[in-house]
Amino acid sequence: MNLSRKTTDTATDAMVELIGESFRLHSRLQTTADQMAREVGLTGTRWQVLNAVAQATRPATISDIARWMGLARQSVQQVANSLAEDSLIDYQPNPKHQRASLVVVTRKAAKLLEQLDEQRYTWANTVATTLPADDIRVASETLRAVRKELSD
Amino acid sequence: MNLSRKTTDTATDAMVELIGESFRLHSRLQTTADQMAREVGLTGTRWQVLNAVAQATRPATISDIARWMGLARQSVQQVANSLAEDSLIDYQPNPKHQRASLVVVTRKAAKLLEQLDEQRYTWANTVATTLPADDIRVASETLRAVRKELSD
DNA sequence: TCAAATATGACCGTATCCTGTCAAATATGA
DNA sequence: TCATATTTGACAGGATACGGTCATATTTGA
Repeated sequence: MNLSRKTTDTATDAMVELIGESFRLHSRLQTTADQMAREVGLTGTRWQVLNAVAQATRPATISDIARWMGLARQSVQQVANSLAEDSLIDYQPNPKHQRASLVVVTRKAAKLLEQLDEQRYTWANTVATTLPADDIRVASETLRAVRKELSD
Repeated sequence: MNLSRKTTDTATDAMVELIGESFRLHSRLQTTADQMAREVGLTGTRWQVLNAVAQATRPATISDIARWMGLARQSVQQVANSLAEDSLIDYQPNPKHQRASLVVVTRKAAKLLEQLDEQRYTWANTVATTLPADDIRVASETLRAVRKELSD
């Protein structure tokens, strides 16, 4: 059942359509990520947070991670505290701030991320082969540009 | 561990990047939608469900709406029941199914949607002017294509 | 035709996410 | 320097969103 009959005559219409598509895709992605993460005893969100911590170019605080992920500070805080209880991340003293500790992934978490990273690439590769590489890049850049407009 | 993986297939790398960008954008969009919706006494999610019901080309069931939104059936069901309690949607008998009622928005909800639609269009127009219309369309189509890959 | 598979709504529990609030730590600027 | 503003972590409450399970309705296919 196709519930939509929208046409995108203008850039504005196209943007409204893009927003809707972004919401719909996100739901599917979250479900897919949850399924992958479950295989190693994680959830999609915990994987995302761990990944963000691991990918940080320098030791980051919870607030840094939250800003990068686009989530509220307290959302990440709660997940991070839970991850710390499971020894998946460690809090290290921050010479610049007494309360805002620096976060790093443990070796235990690093192993899980390695497995998940492999699965993620395999999955991404499968999807990528069905689409023009340039379109994927344009989409990525466009989403980034829209996000920047909201980051104030 | 395959260290060269990240440079073997650029389309795959772009796809991984797109996934990450999709997650980050979604968080921002949800927050923005929440703020808009709050002005008329709604939440972002309730707005989305109402909008989906209102935009349906023909009377739809909860399951139809859920599939269209990309959400789990039960997620939409819960929100819809809540909306019904607030007289924002009505359940109508479905001649084709005794349990799967058809959903329609009430006039009360239609008025709220009118206001929100205006704000959404204004917002989308502002963002759209900073980007090439073709890029927006490519992005939208690409997200849709990725979503289709996950809908099986 | 009719048994099996699928679809649906209700109910329950878990995991997110967000906002709001408070106290402590840090940054800012007059 | 010092009052003010901002940042941060802890805590609490509300709104989603999901999976599991059960009973009922519908569809499918042998």
